[in-house]
Amino acid sequence: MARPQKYERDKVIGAAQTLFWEKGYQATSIIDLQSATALKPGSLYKAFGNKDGLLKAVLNNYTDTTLLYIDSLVEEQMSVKTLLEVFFKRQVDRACDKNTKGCLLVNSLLEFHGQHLHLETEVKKQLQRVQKRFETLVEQGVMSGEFDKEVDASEKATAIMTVVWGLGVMSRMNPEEAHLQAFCDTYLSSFSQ
Amino acid sequence: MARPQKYERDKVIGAAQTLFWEKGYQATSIIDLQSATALKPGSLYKAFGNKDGLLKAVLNNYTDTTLLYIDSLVEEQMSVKTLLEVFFKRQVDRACDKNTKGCLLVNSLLEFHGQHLHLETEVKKQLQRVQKRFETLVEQGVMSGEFDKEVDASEKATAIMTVVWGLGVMSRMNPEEAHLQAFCDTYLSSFSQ
DNA sequence: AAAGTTATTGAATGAACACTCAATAAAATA
DNA sequence: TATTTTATTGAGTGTTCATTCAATAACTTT
Repeated sequence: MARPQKYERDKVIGAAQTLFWEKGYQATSIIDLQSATALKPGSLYKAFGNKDGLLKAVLNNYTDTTLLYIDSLVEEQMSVKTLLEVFFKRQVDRACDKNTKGCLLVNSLLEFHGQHLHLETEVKKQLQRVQKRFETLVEQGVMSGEFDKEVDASEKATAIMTVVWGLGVMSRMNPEEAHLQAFCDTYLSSFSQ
Repeated sequence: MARPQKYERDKVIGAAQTLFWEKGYQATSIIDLQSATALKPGSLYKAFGNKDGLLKAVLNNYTDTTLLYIDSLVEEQMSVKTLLEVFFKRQVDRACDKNTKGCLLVNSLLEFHGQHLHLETEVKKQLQRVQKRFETLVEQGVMSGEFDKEVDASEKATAIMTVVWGLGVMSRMNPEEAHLQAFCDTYLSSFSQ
């Protein structure tokens, strides 16, 4: 009954994610997005409302990807502690990759500190989704007997996120892989006390 | 022989620091700076060259303050481990302060990721100054016998910065003070192995 | 093929921005 | 007091930006 959409929404979000991740939100102009997505401003605004709306779609997609990765580890039936080792290992690898762009959520959180309150709230929401996922994992570890009953899942989830975000910032500093790995090992070695 | 300067450079830098810290670099306009410093654009540009130059002066001043704080702890003749406990405690307090602005260096590092290469380099330089200071402290701890001879000062300095930056990001998430403190305690409890 | 509906286009808009510079003011020196 | 030197002023410049919208295109249904 009408003219059909020519673009695929997921591809547009993917292209925008690459740009926001590489350059940051403020430094990415609509013209940049227009080139990367092959959509004229009018179509972009029809699809996402405005630049903020596009970022929100990107942030949601980014978090989904992270959670899906964690789900894929859970499906391999490893212990929670092993899962954390694997997850940290990946963060270390990423942090030491010469072309790393860090974590999009952490980058965004700090870019919007103070200003852009609406976007800051959105980023926090996505970060909480990840933190909650870890909290659930630790709870399951306690229930299964892998961890002591005294282990506070909320506390541990906060600690895990602090480590991950520390790695996320460190990724911008050309760190030595062995140093970061040693740090993660040290932290995990005293995890369940 | 000429008209004297009316403003004090340090006060201008201090006012600019407050703004950059609260709003970030890109979201702070010259007009904002004009209001905060009571200097017209012409004077600002004569004094600092451009907006970048002003930020560099601010970053340098900020790092100086941090290093002076560490020096003040050193002068109290405490052990290196106690010094780290005190330093981490302050970071935790700051991270949980409702009005926290995080760490200006971390905020800036992530704001300039990818873009603004010249400024990113400048921020890294300042962060390295802090990291080097911790490396020296750990070296002294090894030499004085406080830590094992096998302790790698560079590795430990990287780890310390990762913790501090993790706290810096966490500060934007309204974290529970007890959780962050527990995290620091856990990390420090296994510091010298 | 005509009518109806929605998608795409891209030039235009107005606001905000970093930065400049000619004019002016305030001091020191002679 | 006249001259010299440097600081301050703030309107002006050219650019870039997010966003809009009237015109047009593409498809379905009748």
